[in-house]
Amino acid sequence: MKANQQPASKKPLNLRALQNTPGFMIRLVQLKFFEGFYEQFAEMGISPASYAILALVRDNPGVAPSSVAGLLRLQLPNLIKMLNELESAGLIKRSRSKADRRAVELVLTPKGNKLIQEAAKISEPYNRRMLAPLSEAEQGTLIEMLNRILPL
Amino acid sequence: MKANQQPASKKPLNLRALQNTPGFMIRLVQLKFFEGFYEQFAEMGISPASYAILALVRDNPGVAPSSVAGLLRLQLPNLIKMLNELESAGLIKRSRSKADRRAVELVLTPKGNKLIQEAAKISEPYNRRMLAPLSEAEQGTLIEMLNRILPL
DNA sequence: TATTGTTATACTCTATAACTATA
DNA sequence: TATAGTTATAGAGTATAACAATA
Repeated sequence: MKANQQPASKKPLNLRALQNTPGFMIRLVQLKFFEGFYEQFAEMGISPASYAILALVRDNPGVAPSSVAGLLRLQLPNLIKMLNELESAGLIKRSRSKADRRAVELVLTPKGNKLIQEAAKISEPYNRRMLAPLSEAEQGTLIEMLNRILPL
Repeated sequence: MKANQQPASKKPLNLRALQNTPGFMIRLVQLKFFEGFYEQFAEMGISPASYAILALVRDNPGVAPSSVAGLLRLQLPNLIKMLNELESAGLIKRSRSKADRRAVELVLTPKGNKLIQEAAKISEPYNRRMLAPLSEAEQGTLIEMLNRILPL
């Protein structure tokens, strides 16, 4: 250790190119959201994916696994594993459709309903924290832009 | 098959909650960017991660692996594997620092320089395609917001 | 003793193939 | 034959532990 004292970081790197690369920034922001999620929801034993599944089933009782997989961009076999866990945990229930006995209908159990309700409460401070550097109006603009980039 | 004819999709699902969940939308947009990246850069044999590494080394010749890992949010051992591949492919060169012989300095080879230059050209139509639903001004706003959410 | 880079390894996430049952 | 769901399995990506060389 001689001179060259800088607090902790080494050098002022040139990051302009990457900062102006949308895909790169989106990826880093996404990692930040995931990291923040696990911090905020640590005690609930819930992941971003399971949160999305529960919210989707809550708003669409009877929805089919294939629909959930399609919307969440998960391969069906991978979703099935998560559904098995959610069902084992007593959060969702599977039943066979009477119209088409191949089809499965997903619904929340009371326990699942309670969990997603608590999670929704926690999600408010979580989103506030993640988006703190943006004004309310800007947060709305961001959401709107994201929905335009990826129409659902 | 009786009645109930709807083109291909099954039902009009209620997606409002998820559409208004920033982390969820950011994740889906990020997946779209990755998917689009592999389409557009298919022939170059380059991944989003290796693109970022090459661009970072190009703009910061002599940068240390630990700095690259920190910025790209990769664990150092995982970055090392990628560096091994990039070096084997003749795209980057490692050399030991003379000041601190533990430290490694990364630079692009001429071949690496040529590759990132070609990739940068392809990245223009790629970004244009990904962000097509946004106006030029909106694209700038988005980038600026992302940088505020995740200051680098 | 602390730091940088590296290797080995385990774990999670994602993708593909094949099977069951119903249509 | 085609479709919805499921199982099994392989691969990619990510995280942790331990080591070598140097400070």
